[in-house]
Formats: sequence, structure tokens, C-alpha cells
Amino acid sequence: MSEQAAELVQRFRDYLSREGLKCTRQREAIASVVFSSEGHLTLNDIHVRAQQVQPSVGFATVYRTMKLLSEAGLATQHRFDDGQSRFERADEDHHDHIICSRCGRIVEFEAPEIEVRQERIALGLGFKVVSHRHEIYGECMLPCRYGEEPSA
Amino acid sequence: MSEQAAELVQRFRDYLSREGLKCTRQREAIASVVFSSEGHLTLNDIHVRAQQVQPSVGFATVYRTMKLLSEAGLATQHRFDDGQSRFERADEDHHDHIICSRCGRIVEFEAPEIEVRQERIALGLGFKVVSHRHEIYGECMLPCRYGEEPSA
DNA sequence: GTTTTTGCAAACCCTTTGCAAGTGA
DNA sequence: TCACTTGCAAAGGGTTTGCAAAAAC
Repeated sequence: MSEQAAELVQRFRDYLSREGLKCTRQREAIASVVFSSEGHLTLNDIHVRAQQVQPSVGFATVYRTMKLLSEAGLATQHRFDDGQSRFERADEDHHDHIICSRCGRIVEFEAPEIEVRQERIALGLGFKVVSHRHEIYGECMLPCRYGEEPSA
Repeated sequence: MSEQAAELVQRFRDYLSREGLKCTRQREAIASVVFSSEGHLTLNDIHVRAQQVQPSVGFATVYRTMKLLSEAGLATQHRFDDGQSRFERADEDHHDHIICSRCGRIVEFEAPEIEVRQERIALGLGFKVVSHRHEIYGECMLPCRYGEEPSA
């Protein structure tokens, strides 16, 4: 486990303790999987990987733990157009996503100037921005194998 | 039914005929409901309203007809964070949405300069934009009754 | 008369929850 | 000890589909 992952796991432990919750083998396993993974994982992905660390982890526990990690601000939940929730470890920098309609590849981008405009637009309509979702669906022109399982 | 709605219904008829599909009472009822409504309707909303025109319309037919209308480019499907599909009649101008987290109110906005930036970002990452989704979630500061059923 | 459509009900798929048994502090 | 957790399995909630009857053309 990378140093960064280890630190995030520690932050999760702190969060649990602060909330009067318990640190269990299952939660640690799930957290370390999420913090050690790069992509945008579905609950199933996480479940499969967590079971490699702790064979007894059940799906419901993954579900409930991801809810905790989201509440703790250590993971972010996305719902892209495939109808499944996907999670990624929280980053310092906010970013959005561009998704290839053909191969499912997901690339992240940052666009501060868009965020600024968006803030201004919302204000003009009488809204205070709480969050947003900006997804671009496109076709990637890089060599990508179409039959391939979307990697993230 | 407004003139605009009538014209859209006609366009749907043309589409059906072009595709070798049949024009039925149910499809007409559903189309006229969608084209005569302002907001962002769920399948259920459409079902309920269509039944007022044609009592025998079933939910599955609404589902299948909305698929046709989307394919015909006469309706647009959105999936906001409430987990349901919502539809609106197709507009000439592309727009995005800002949604009140408290009362569910949906306001539309256009931001050509964001679209331009987004196009440029995608290109830079090797993507050709096919579509996008840009939703802002915020709190509206206008008087809005919280208990109220989200209107659209 | 064919072929497409419809409504029903069931299947699906992912998400969420109730509960009795298990476990961490 | 004892409240918090877990895994299982079932319930939810919206979407999708198979099929025999009905309706377009």
C-alpha cells in the first residue's frame, strides 16, 4: 500500500473513532482497496477486490462502508450514464470527467474557468451552488480496443 | 394543443412513417402530452397525463414511445440525481440545468462560452464531443415552498 | 391478412434494509 | 459487556422485456 493510501486509511480510522464507530477488518480492507485504486470503481469492483484481501467481506458491507467513506469526504460518488454508482478516492482538486462512449475510458479534467462561469450563472438565477456535475461524453481518438472491458 | 405542439406531433408522424412504424392512438396521446408540457417529466408523469387523453395507455407503451421520441430527436432524456429518467420536448437551443436541492425546482440555462471551452478541453484530451451533461445543484434563494412537490 | 403494437405481468438490475449472529472496544 | 457490525437474503424502485391479444396499414 502506498504512503498516500496508508494516510487515507488512517484518516478513515480517525473519522470512525470521532464518530464513535468501530474499525473492523472489513472496513479497513474496503478502504485500502479504494485508496489504492486509480479508477472509478463500482460497488461490485470494490467488492471483488476487497474479497481478495478479506474473503468474508459481504456486498452490503461494501455498500455501507462506501457510504461512510463518502460522508467522511474520503471518497466521491459518481453516477455516470451506465446507471451504476462509481467511486473514486477523494482528491484535493476538484475535477470533472470525460467518458468515451465506445470504450468507456474515463479521463479527468479540471476547468477552473468553467467553475467560475457556472458560479456566476447560478447566482444570476438566484441559486447558491452546492455541487455540480459536468460530464462530457465523446469518442476518444486514441487507440482503444473496443471489445475491452471499460477499465475504470 | 398549441401550434408548436401540433407541429411536433406531425414531425413524429413523419418519423414513424419514414421508419415503417405505425401511428397509433397511444403514440399520439403520449407525444401530445410531451409536446404540450413545459417541465421535465418522469415516465410516470407522462403515463398519468396520457391516460387522461387515452385511458387505456399502459406504462410500457409510454416507456417504448419515449424511446422512439428520443431516437427521433424530438425529446431529450435526462437523468438527474433522483434516479429517475426525466424527459422534455426537444428544443432548438441546447441548454443545461440547475436544480434546487431543497425544493427540486429546475431552471434552465445556456452557456455557449462553457460549451466552447468544453469542446476545446475534450479535443486537447483526444476526444470528439458527442454529448455532455452539465448540472448544477444548488439552493434557490427565491421563495419556494419546501414541502411542495417538485414541479418539474 | 400481415406485421406492428399494446397491456399485462414478470424479469431485471442495482441499491437498500431487516435481522439474528458475530465482533470490537 | 454491549453497542456497533456483519452477511445473508429479501425488499425496493425504476427500467426493460416476453407474450398473446388487439390494432394499423
